[in-house]
Amino acid sequence: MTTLLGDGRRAKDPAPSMADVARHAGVSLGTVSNVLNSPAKVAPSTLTRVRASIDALGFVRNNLARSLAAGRADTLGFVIVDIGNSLFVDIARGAQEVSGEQGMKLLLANSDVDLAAQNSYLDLFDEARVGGVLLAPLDGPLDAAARVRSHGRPVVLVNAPDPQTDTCGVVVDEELGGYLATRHVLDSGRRRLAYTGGPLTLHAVAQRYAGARRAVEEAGAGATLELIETTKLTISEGLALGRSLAERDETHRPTAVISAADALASGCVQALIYAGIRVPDDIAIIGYDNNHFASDSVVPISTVGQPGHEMGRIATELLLEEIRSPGDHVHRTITLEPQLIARASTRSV
Amino acid sequence: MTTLLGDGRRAKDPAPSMADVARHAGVSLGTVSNVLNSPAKVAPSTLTRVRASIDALGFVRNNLARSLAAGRADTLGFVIVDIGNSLFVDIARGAQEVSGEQGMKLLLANSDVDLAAQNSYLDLFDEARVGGVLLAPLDGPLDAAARVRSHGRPVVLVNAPDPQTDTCGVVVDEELGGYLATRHVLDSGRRRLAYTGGPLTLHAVAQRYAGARRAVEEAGAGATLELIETTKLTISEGLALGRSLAERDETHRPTAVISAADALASGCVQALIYAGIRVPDDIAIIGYDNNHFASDSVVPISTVGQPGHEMGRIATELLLEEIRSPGDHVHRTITLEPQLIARASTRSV
DNA sequence: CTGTTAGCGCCTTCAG
DNA sequence: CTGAAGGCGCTAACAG
Repeated sequence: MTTLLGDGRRAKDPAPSMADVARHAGVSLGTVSNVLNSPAKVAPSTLTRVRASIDALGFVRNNLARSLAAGRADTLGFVIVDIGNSLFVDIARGAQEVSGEQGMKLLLANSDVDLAAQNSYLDLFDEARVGGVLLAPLDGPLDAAARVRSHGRPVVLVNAPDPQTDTCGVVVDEELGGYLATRHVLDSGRRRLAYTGGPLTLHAVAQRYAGARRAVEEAGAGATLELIETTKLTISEGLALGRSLAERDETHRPTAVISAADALASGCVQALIYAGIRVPDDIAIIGYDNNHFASDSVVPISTVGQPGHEMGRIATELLLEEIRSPGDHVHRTITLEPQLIARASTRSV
Repeated sequence: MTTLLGDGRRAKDPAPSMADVARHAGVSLGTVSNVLNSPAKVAPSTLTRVRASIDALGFVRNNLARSLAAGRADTLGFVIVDIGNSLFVDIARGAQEVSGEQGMKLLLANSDVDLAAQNSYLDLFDEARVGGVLLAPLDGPLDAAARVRSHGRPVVLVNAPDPQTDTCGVVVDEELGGYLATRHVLDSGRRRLAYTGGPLTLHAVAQRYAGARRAVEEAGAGATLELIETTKLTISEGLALGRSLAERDETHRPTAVISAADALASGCVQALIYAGIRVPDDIAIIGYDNNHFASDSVVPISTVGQPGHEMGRIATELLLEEIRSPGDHVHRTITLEPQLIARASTRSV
């Protein structure tokens, strides 16, 4: 902001400081600090007077100096592996809620499934002296997170592949999710099942598959489970899958497909319908993730949803707890249960 | 991090400061500052010695103190209206790139289409003394942004409904996009067109419609344009639209649909195919946004794409320019052109 | 090349 | 309830 000075020259206004406010209001610096931080300690009359000067000058508290002097921060950082994925957006929303309720601000950083970026943002938050950081990591080494923690800055892992013992975390039971999906399809009367997803090196994909196997084994008698591994979990892969399924002889075609992701399921449904195969009559399909893909399909797709919102809330609560009482805090990993969401694509036959 | 002290008590390590590093390395504080900020000014031998102490102590520079003392920030803030929308994710990526190239860090905040949140994050960045802020605003008042600017902090608007004169901005020509889409469909041989999208109070929806009208008027002779307003731009609305189109008598059914969004178009395509209507043979469809919805459909959907990545890059460049030379900076709004992406859904008949 | 020093803007005792 | 003073960790001259 530039101001016209008396003599006509223009000058860049330096941001007004608390000292300026104090001068303007005719009080001392300490008093201004008090109206900002402990208004209760200040006489009502001075309070209003100081506040008037504050917005007369357009004063904005300098958070850098504030945190530096106070030795604490009111900011949390959240490094997100994939901001394009609705699960993480839900988690971020939950985290944002709790942060707000507890008087903290939440800053986001998108690592974009890139390890270097993830580490760089972890360091950024470390240097920015945030109160703590939430990390939805990619499948990879967690040493940068360990470094941040070693600097005395709490880190909570959200949706990390393997639970750690030296830090808090929130995960959902992937194996259970696979089990629930498969069990649901079995209950609907199908027996010739296929599990699809990939690569199997992805923790979640493997876990969900394990759950599917457990359900099929439990069902015994005549229930079979074929594995169709894909290279990715995208709609395109789903389309390809659907086409190849459509080409199969009907007797060799599964009567139900358990997909490791909604995107995959959605593509599959589209290709199947395009080829004239009826869903769920000829093939039932269930997805995973409870994305819009599933709900917004021509044939609404059954799915398994993670409680993203709750994950974000709990993770943030854990983080705040650790920040506030680092002494008697005991690390723990909370495991949440995924939820089955039954829709038309798995209707009983 | 807790350490076992000599006498057995545990103490919370205070983060080591530059003074600690200086002591450890046997140099002065200023020298440590130099190895951090201008290594060229330091003798190689001291350089390595100081660096050794730095990671011996696990020192992390305190950015709060750094920015406070330096009077400048190396951080930019980006308030995003909808982090679930891939256009904004693309913009964020572009912004992140330029920031990184220019030695700045980019922090994200998701306003989630909520004005209060948007303002709150704007204030947060203001208080955090970021160097400048990028704002992808929602359709609404921009006074909080003006406040930030009045504090001397540059703000660049990205994809804002109406261009401002007192601040920089990057927008794409929505009218042109609507024109290009419609012109393309006209060129493919269709004459009975329908434009769909809504609500029309949304700036982009209205602009694209204006472009569509222009193209149809230009085409003259026999080309007609029907308006089908929807309440939202979702897949669900698209499904409903597709169903209602399918129910129409064939002679009253448009032969081409120009949709204001890919999500809408995707739903429409799905419902149409489900009802046995062929795309593009019976009805051609073109979307808008170049989302995955369009590319990953059974029938790949033609669309109009915004250069999100470039928008983010340019916006950040404008912001950095204003930050670095506030004196001779002149505000301007850059208008980018959307691009037609032709796919199967509008193949010529 | 290295050491010294004065702030950056604010918070937080501690007297008055 | 108000005012004064010291310091948070670092940068940026300026001496040496």
